[in-house]
Amino acid sequence: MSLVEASQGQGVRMSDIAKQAGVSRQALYLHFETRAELLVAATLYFDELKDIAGRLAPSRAARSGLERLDAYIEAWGNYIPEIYSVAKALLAISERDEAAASAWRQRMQDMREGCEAAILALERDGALSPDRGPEEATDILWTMLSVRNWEQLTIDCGWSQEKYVETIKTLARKLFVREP
Amino acid sequence: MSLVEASQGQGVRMSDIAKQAGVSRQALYLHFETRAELLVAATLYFDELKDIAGRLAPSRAARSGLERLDAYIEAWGNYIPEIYSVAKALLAISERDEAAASAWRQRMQDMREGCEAAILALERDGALSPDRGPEEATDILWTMLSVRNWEQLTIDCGWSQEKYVETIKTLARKLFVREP
DNA sequence: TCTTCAACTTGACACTGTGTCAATTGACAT
DNA sequence: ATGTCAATTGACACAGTGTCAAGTTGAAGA
Repeated sequence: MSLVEASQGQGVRMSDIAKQAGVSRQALYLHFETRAELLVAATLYFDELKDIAGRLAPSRAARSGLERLDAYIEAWGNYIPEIYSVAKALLAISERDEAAASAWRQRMQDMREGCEAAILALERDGALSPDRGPEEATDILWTMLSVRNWEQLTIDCGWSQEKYVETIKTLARKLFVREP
Repeated sequence: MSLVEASQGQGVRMSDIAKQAGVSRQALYLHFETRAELLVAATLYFDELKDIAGRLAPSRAARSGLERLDAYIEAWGNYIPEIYSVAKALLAISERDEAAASAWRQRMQDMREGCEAAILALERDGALSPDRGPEEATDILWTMLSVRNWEQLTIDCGWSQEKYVETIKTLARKLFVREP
């Protein structure tokens, strides 16, 4: 059975997913122990499907720290809307399910490494703002790029995806890049 | 019956709250139609108990825009941990309950007005950074001050409450206050 | 063609948590 | 005493997750 689940929406019950996949609800349990595990598998599957690794390549290939920062924000920022519905379901279930919570934490930790790499690249260039150390800067960049912030800015504030990405880039540059 | 609920923790079931309050589970339904309504009432009660209005007074009384920005961040930033557990429960239930979601939205809208007032005060002083208009600046400040961001920085990143408040103040100054 | 095996199906059920209902108790005011 | 109001107990409906047993289907191999 292929992992077909354009879950969409909020009422993602097991029976919804089953219907979506053209399969009985019980059949899902033949493949996934719990709902949480299914959701986790779905995000991993999405990563592969949407080629997150490939998208982050330009960031890793960047020559300057500034370029790397921009490329990372662009890649991750544009990735968020694609995983949003699954991410949201996973986030919601994380409130109660420790397995889901830890899967999400792991994912966010991976993302954080990208933030850290960008900040360290800036530092190597001598371009990191002297206001704060690399760890603190990483914490802030990581927080700025959270799915929740994307949600608030695009959905609650009505920003377009382009505006979101461009603004975060500008903010990050202002906060982390040393003044000329 | 007084609204005694130091809810704490995540598994906030009706029976937990009832036990906490020394009352039968069913009795809660004599006072609140639904769990969502109870949670909403709890946040309103907390606002009163913790005197949110009084805490925001220094911000409103500030003479300069900069002072107002700082005072607002300090007041709200230090308020978050006090409402956090109830806020989190309300946020969690908002995923499914529209009434709770709209109560939370309303609350955040109120908070946003404080952000807006601070930004407009800066603008009146001619101290608002020319990088962006007041509305966009408000969106950003509002997002920076979200409960989710507080959660991520203090809980996930391990920042102390003081570090959180001071850092947000610094970031806000850097982003919104015109360079000298 | 017949057998076997795995994936899937149906239908039933246990469990948890929310919300409802009816009948009862106990205190307090008139 | 009586009415009233808050709270209590116990039962139940409902939704959603997860489990289980028994039966169906279809493809691959002998």
